[in-house]
Amino acid sequence: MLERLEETGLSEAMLPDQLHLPEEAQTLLCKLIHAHKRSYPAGTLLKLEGDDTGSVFLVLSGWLLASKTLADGQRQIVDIILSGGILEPTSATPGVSALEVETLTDMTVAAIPRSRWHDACGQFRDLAELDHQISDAAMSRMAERMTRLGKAAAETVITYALCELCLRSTAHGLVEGMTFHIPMTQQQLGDFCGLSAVHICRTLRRLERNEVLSVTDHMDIVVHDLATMAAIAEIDIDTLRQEIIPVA
Amino acid sequence: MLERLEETGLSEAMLPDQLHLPEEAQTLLCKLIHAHKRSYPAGTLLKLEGDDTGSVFLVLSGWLLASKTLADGQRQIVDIILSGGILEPTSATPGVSALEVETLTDMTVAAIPRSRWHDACGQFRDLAELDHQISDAAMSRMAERMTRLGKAAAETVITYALCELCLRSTAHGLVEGMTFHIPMTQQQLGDFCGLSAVHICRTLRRLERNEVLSVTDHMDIVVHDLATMAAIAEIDIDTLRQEIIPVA
DNA sequence: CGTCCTTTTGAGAGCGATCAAGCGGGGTGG
DNA sequence: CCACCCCGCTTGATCGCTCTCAAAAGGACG
Repeated sequence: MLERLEETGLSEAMLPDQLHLPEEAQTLLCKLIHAHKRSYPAGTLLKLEGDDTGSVFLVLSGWLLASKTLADGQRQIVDIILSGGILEPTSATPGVSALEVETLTDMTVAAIPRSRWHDACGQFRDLAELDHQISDAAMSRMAERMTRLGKAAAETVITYALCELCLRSTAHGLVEGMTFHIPMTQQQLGDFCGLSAVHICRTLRRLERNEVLSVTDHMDIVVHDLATMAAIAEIDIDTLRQEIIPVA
Repeated sequence: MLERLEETGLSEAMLPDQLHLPEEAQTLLCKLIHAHKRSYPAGTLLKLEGDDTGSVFLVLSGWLLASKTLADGQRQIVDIILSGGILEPTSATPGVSALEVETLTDMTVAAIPRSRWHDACGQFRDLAELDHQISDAAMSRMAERMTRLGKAAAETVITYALCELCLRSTAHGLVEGMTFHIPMTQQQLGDFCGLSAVHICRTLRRLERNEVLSVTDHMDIVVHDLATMAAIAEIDIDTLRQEIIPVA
C-alpha cells in the first residue's frame, strides 16, 4: 500500500497554485499551510470520535477518511477526501463532532485551527467561496452515495463507489482499459458501501466473471466494459463528473 | 395534513429575528426574504432533477424535502429541511444539481437567486457563518443517517429518523409521553430510511406491540419508552442534539 | 519459517423486498 | 345523506439478497 502513494499525481504544491486566488489570499493560504503541514503514515487516527475538533484538515496529498461507528461496532465511512479536499469535522454546535478521521495512505495534511481558517475565509471572499465549493462537492457525492446505500443492489453501490473514486483520483477520469488503484482493503470498501467484506469479494468476483472489470494485486482496477459498468452503477459519467469534480 | 401546518410553532418572522446578526445584515436579509417570499401547497415540486438551479431556498415555515431518483425508479430522500433551514441545491459545478426539491407541507420559502445570496454572504461575514453553520448541521445529520442506512436494522433506521425529526421539529425535543407529528406518509418515510413502505408499516407495528411508541392518525407519534427507543436508534439524545440542532 | 492480515469460497439463516388482497377514511358527486 | 372511489395503511405469503460463521489459501514481513 505504501509504495503507491505517488500515484495520485497531485503534488503538494498544487493546492494554492492552481486556484485563481488573489495574491494576498494565496500568500495567506500558503503561510497557513506551511505552518501546519504534517505528514502521517497510512492508518493513523487523526481524530477520535467525540474528540475535541479544533482543526480543519486540508489534504495536500494522499487519501483521508471520515467515518462513524455505532454502538454495535458497525462502521460507516462517511466520506473520503483526496488531495485538494477539505475536511471540517464539525456539526451544528461548532467544535463538536462525532466523526473519526483516519489516513488511508501515507499523506500530508495541513491541520489548521478552526478559528484561523474561519478568519482567513472571513477575510478573503474568494477563499470562502473555494471552501464553499469544496464542501458543495462533498455534499453532492454524499447524496449520490446515500441514494445507493438505501435500496440499490450491492453491485450498484460497489461500482458506483469505484466510479466515484476513479473519477476523483485520476486525471484521465473513467476510461476503459486504464488501470487505477484504490488504496483500500475490501473491508474498508465494505464500510464505505454499507456491505460486508465477504460480499464485496463475491461481488467483485462476479463482475470479473462477467467481464465488466478486473481487480488484481490489492485493488488495481481495470474497467473492461465501461457502458455496462455505468449502467450497473446507475450513473451518467459526464453528469457525475460535473456533480462531484470541482471545476478548476 | 394541511391543518397541521402550524404545529411547527415557528413563525415566519423567526428567521431573521432570533439570529444575532448586525443590524445591516439583518436588514438585508429581511429585504431579500421579503422580495422572494413564496407560499406553496403541500406536494409542490420546486425543482426537477437536472433542472437549472438558480435558487437558494430559505425555509420560513413548513417542511421541505430534497431527494434523488435512480434510473430504476428508486428514490432516496437525501434530507429534510425545516423552518430556519437553508437548502442550496448545488454540486461541484455551481449551478448544476441533481436534486429534486419538493414541499412536504404547505409552506413558505424565500427562493433567493444564488448570486444574490452569495453577494450577501460575501458582504456580511456573520451571514456567511450562519450559512456555514446551517450547512454543517445538514452535513452532520446526513452523516448520522447514512451510517444507519448502510448496515443497521430497519428498527434502528426508523427510530433514528423519528428521533431526528422530533428533535428538530419540536421545541420540547425528545420527551416521553409527548405527541409530535410527522407530515409524511409511510412511503415517504420509507424513501427517507431506505426501506419499503410495507416494511415501515410492519416495523412501526412491532414497535407499538413492544410498547416503545405508538403511532396514530397519520403519523402522530408518542414515545412511551424513551430509553429503549434511544437504544434501538443507537443514539445518545444529548449528543445527537448537539450535533444536529444549531445553537441559538 | 511462522505469524498475521487479507482474500476467497462454502453453507446456512434471516431480514427485508415484492406481490397481492383486504381494510379504512376522507372527499366527491349523485 | 349515501355511495363510490381513491389513496394510504395493514397483513399474509413467498422469494432472494446479503449476513454470519467457518475454514482454507495467499502474501507480506519479521
